[in-house]
Amino acid sequence: MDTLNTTVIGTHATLSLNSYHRWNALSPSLISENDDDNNEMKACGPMKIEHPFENDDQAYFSNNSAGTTSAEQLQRRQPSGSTTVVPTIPLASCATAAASLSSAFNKRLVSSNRNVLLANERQFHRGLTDNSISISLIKTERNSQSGEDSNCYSTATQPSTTAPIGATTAELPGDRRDDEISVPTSSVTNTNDAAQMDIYRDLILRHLIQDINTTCTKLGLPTDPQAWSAEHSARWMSEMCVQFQLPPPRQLYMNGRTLLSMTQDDFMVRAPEGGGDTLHAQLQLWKTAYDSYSQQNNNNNNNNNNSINNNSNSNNNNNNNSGNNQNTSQATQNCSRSSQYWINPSPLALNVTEQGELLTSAQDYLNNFNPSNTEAAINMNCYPNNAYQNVSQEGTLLGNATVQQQYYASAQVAGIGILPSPSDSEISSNGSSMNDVNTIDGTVIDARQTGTPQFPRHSGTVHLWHFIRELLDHPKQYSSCVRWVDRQEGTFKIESSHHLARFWGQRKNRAQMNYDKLSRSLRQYYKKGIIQKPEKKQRLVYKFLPPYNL
DNA sequence: AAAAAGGACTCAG
DNA sequence: CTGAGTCCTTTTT
Repeated sequence: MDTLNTTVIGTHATLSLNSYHRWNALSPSLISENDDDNNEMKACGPMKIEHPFENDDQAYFSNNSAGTTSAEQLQRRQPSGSTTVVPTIPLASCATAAASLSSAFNKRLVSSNRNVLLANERQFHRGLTDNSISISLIKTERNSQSGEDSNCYSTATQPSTTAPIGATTAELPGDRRDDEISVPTSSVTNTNDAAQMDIYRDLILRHLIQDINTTCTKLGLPTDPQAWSAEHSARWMSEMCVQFQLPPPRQLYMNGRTLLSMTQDDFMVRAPEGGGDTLHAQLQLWKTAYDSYSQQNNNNNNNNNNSINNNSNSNNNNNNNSGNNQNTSQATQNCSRSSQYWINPSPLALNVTEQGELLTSAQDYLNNFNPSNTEAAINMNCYPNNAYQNVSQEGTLLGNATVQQQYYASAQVAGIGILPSPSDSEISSNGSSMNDVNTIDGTVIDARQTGTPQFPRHSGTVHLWHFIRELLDHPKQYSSCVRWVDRQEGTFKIESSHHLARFWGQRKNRAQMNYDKLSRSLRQYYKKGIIQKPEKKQRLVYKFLPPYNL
């Protein structure tokens, strides 16, 4: 229960998650089972816009027996002597350290919290960046003993060479669970190691944010700790104590504002039973999350018009958008921006927003975290204007065509459009250009008709596999182009090779792109272990290998 | 015919 | 150097 295990064993890295770990679980698109390759234009059913937290929370934290893995079980499954049993890590420290790690990378944490966060940063950062050691992160199990290793992050300083190559898979045939991710690393270079570390970091961060979001939703707390009443604080405190096996503090029954004004020492003094430091760190993390969110929200409000103006600068034919979509755009921006990051297995492949910012920090996760249900959304003042409700309604109440137009337009407004809009030169040189590109779901979305703003192309390096992942994770728009066959397995089918190639060509500004060339690039991924053909070879079906299928 | 596979080369970042 | 993009031939579906 509630374990997050990342164990690098020899040349295989195994990330064991306690339960169902579909971080960005998207409902399968309503698609035909028809394998006809010529069904390029078939319509897909109505899709619900999902956000990364939705559906995942319960699945992730449910007591799913099939997915529950205790440290003991994990140890049992591992070949003896192949790994070191590692101490457990309380989530409080995990969260803090992960946030700190991200801060170290991005320098984006507010300075007021650094003194709190840095306490564990060095250990964790060292663990993640030192390729010579194995990393084991185990979030404290609720029933495990607590205390001695409280509030510490630990890494198993076991040289990876002590484990026999391939030990895990060799000794555990058929025992690999769905929630394990084995990453063959025998051919991994240092560069790839770094990339994989980023992937693991992402996974950890996703887990952390999900946990915070779940707790917030469960307790019905305002996101702003400043707004907590004593009752709220007590509820939160109680939850933290349960979560981290802390003795309930008796002298901390006070409102959020007061709690926030207290130092770590104050906490420790008022919680002589122990755990004051953990509670303090958690509260600071909570506050940091809210502050960041508020700050971003303000920025969004301030920048919304600016971005529209900027967009119109890039293409003055399309500056008439957004009057009606502004609220929706903002809502979708929250959703989509979060989702945008969510689907990135590695920050290395992150898209660049129109501001050129990379969403790489815990702050960004937190900034974008969404309540997992509408009721919570109303409760949580992190969603002003009931933005989340708007998002929900888009997918469930509005007409499909409208939804798609709004979503497409708002995603573009948010600067996170998967596809770049055509440049003027392309429009002039290619009459059909984007006008029919956006018809794949049976809904014509003419940029000029809908006022979809034109955006500059993504400036960063875009990898094909990542691009495809983006399309896959936006089935609402692209399921007629490429769709998941088996989300868990990572298999996907290119429904329209022609359209996919065109999309890719647009993204890369390669007018001559075709499926032959695209598929050549896909095949290059075989030897890199990113994509392969599934065991049962089918035309136009490929498979993301772990962890790229996450 | 389209897709798949892969060699060889070029190119941009 | 890497990750495509391009062109090509051969094989498979």
